[in-house]
Amino acid sequence: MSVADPHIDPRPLSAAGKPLTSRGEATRGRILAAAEHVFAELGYHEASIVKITEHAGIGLGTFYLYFDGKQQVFEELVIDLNRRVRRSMAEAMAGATDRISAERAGFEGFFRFTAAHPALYRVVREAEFVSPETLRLHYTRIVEGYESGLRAAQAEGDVDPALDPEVTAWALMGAGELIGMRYLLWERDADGAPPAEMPASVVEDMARFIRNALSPRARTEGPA
Amino acid sequence: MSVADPHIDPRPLSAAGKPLTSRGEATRGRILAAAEHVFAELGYHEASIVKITEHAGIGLGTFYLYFDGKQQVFEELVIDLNRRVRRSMAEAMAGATDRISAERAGFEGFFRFTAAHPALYRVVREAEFVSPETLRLHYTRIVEGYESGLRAAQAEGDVDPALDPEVTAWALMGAGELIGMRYLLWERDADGAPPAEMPASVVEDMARFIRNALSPRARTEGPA
DNA sequence: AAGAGACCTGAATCGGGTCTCATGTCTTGC
DNA sequence: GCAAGACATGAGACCCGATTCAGGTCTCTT
Repeated sequence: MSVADPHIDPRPLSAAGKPLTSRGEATRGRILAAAEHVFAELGYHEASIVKITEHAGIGLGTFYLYFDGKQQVFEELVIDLNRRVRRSMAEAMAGATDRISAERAGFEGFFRFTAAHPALYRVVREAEFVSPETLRLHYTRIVEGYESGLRAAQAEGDVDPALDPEVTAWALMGAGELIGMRYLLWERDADGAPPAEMPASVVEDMARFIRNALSPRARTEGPA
Repeated sequence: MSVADPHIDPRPLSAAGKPLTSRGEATRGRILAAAEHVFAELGYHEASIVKITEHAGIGLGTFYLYFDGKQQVFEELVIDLNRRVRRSMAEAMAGATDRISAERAGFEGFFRFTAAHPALYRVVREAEFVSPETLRLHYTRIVEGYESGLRAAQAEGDVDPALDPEVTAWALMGAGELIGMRYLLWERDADGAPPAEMPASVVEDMARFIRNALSPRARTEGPA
């Protein structure tokens, strides 16, 4: 066995695939951007490493210097998208005065992201079948923020104290997802282009629905 | 070119693949049942025709006498599951007296189906990525029933007339889906077994949420 | 200017999938 | 009891994708 081959290390980057130089950093970024594009266009299973590397303008083998395989890039992508969705929601909520309108603003932030990147949000949902743990992480992170907002709102009397914050948070998130799917991902104009934003009437209807669901019930019949 | 080969027709069943005899009928059923099993266990892309035919105990070629390919069986399966989910919901709603409790019962029917066949409901959701049109059909059919129920309830004054029935129906369905996912598909006991049914407390919380969302608002301030 | 890493490459290997088709077997009508 | 369809079969043609690897190239540092 040879003691000191000139080509010992097929993967000179750090073992985890992290680049050590800015040149490597750039290549890694190109792969990730190409993966985003290809997964969004084709879905996980139609996408292939070849297509990703071609789109990135690099050699096939280069991919494996930075990632273990298709699944790993996909997961990294979903985690990144999760960050971006939550940022969009947080930004939208920033200006809200009371709690109920903060919830409403959160939905608008979510819808804004989905409208801006319809295909990307589909990538996130596909994680249910590609990497369930990652999807769990995605939803759980969003719900956490939601839930603590609801608790705080209950403490201030803005939200019905009888509602369980966790169940309510999941229910609201599900409502937002299907509304986004129905009115943003499915709706196409004559040219097949997706709408630029959620129709105002739908936003209003959703706001009404949320307000109904969350507001403390006006006492409908007196104690006697 | 020969005029009358003894083996002209490689597909003697009717062109659409419908069997003409009860023997063929039975085989077709075996394939469908096997497909249900395999798709539920492995998901669409891990599933293969070979695995399906093996599970059905038939030859590989036989599959193609009845179906055009993997996608077609999958779609047929989703449509069948849609029927079964709606039947479960309809049965649960049958006994309800007023409209609001009918909505609640519908959810219970949905949860019952999901709890009884967790993997199957995942198959339905995977249709989003395998056959979007079929998923659309699935959701649309469920929403239609929902929506007309809401309209009727509004006419009777049981549901807030300011709510848009369509948007509300989609929102409610989305809420049900995520609650089902969170508390039925994700929850596992120590042995990794899924819960046999939705926890009563979650059902109660959901019922409260729905009642809040739908009930006509008690007038909070008078008209003047 | 030369050596040492870091980085890049794509032909080749390997595995697994779909679908066809030439050749059966079963069942029914007569 | 024997055609004539209906039905069944699985080897093989064909395709495509993931991953490896032996051999480059690029860019610093001294």
